[in-house]
Amino acid sequence: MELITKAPKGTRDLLPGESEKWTAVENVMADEAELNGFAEIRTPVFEHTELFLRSVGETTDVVEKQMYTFEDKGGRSVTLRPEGTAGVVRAMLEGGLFNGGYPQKYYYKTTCYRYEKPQAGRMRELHQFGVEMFGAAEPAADAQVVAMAVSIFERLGLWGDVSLSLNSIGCPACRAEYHKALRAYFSARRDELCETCRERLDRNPMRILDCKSPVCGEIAKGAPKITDYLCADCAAHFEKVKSLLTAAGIPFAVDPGLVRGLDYYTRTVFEFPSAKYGYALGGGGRYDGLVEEIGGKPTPALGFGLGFDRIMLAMLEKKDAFPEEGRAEVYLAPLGEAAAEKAFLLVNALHRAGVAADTDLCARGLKAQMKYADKIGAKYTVVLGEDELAKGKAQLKEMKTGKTKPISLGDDFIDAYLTAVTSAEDIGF
RNA sequence: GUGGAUAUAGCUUAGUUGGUUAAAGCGCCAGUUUGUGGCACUGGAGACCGUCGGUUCGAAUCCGACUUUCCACCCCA
Repeated sequence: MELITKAPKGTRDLLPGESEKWTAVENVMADEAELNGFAEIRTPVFEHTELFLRSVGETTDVVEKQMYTFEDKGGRSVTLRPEGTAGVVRAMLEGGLFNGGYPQKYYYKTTCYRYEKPQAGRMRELHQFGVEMFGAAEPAADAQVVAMAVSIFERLGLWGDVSLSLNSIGCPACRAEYHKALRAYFSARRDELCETCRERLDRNPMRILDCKSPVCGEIAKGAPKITDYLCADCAAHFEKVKSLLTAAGIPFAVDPGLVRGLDYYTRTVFEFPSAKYGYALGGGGRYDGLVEEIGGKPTPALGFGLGFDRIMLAMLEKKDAFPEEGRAEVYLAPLGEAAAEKAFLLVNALHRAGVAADTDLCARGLKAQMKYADKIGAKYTVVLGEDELAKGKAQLKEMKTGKTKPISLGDDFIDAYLTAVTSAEDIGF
């Protein structure tokens, strides 16, 4: 088989067999979000480029080299969203949703686009589940958002494969002080640092803290810690977040080196790293300055994003994570044209009654039909041949046990069927 | 963006120093049972060996480019 083209690099199809599993996981996330009072929001896949420049930050890697930016036919510069938060903030402001009272809570499942070099768990089209909360400045909001993410991991059976890392990167005021101290410390030993870290020194000195080079790591051990530079308000906020999480029985590790790649974060930041996979399955934090940056009134806000592709990689490894479900409850196996027509009508009636039913569409023999019924996981089968049509009666067979029970094919078929399957023991199954 | 691997039926793979019709298991279709699935047996369909080009009498096999996937960085979800 020769195709004219393939799925573009870093993208993939979700085929039947896998798509149901994605939906199942999405439903857990959406359910947990709704449990916490979050409502679904959907925003465009592309936005004005300016939005991401202002929100994500012009010096970040995401903006500098990973955005799918192009000019549309009207000469506007637009960009496929590289992350979910900016569009939601824009929509919240544009729609005047803040007039609905605070806090505003939204969740979404979307695709994001980044021009990356693909690897396992790293796609150019990446699927993300995210939540955003606006108008809540209290530490309890941080704790609730973190707890919600933890709860999702628990419900998916992944808590244990991932853990919670927590940090506070302070407000712009205390972070400026910290950067100054950090630069002073690393500049003194600049020549010992690796090449990338020397660049980091200018761009974002906090990144040196989690450099994997042994030399830099050793130097970083003695570096000043952000938590020592937090202003009184930020420090108190962080303490309260930690104590709430502890009270809720959620284990976490404070990681002073935890830095996020997007510029808009303030105060609480967190990630869900996985030692097993070597990357984080999700992360988020507070971004109290972003709403104002985009043109709204100063509004405290926070959220997180979960990497769907990565979560699914982990889920697909787990046995029994997705129970097998049949694609049909009952299969009608007609023999011959007259029977096929009858089967079509009965299946149609079953569908109208809300029963997942299927029948032959390939003019196959009985044996092949029974195999098919087995393959699609049908719980019951009914063979429709000349005898059955003539008598107006057939045998309803329970596949698991092989037992059968007579069933009428007349106008009362639906009633007879429903009675038979809802009281299986009464009819002798 | 840097460095390194990879590519053979739908899937997982074999293919020895280049040599006729590229092999197996699973899956798919059919038969063994004129009308009852799972098991077993038999048969069948299915691959221009990632693409293009080069070396050669001859290339799945050697060389080059491109593409894909994967790994380590960078970065991130």
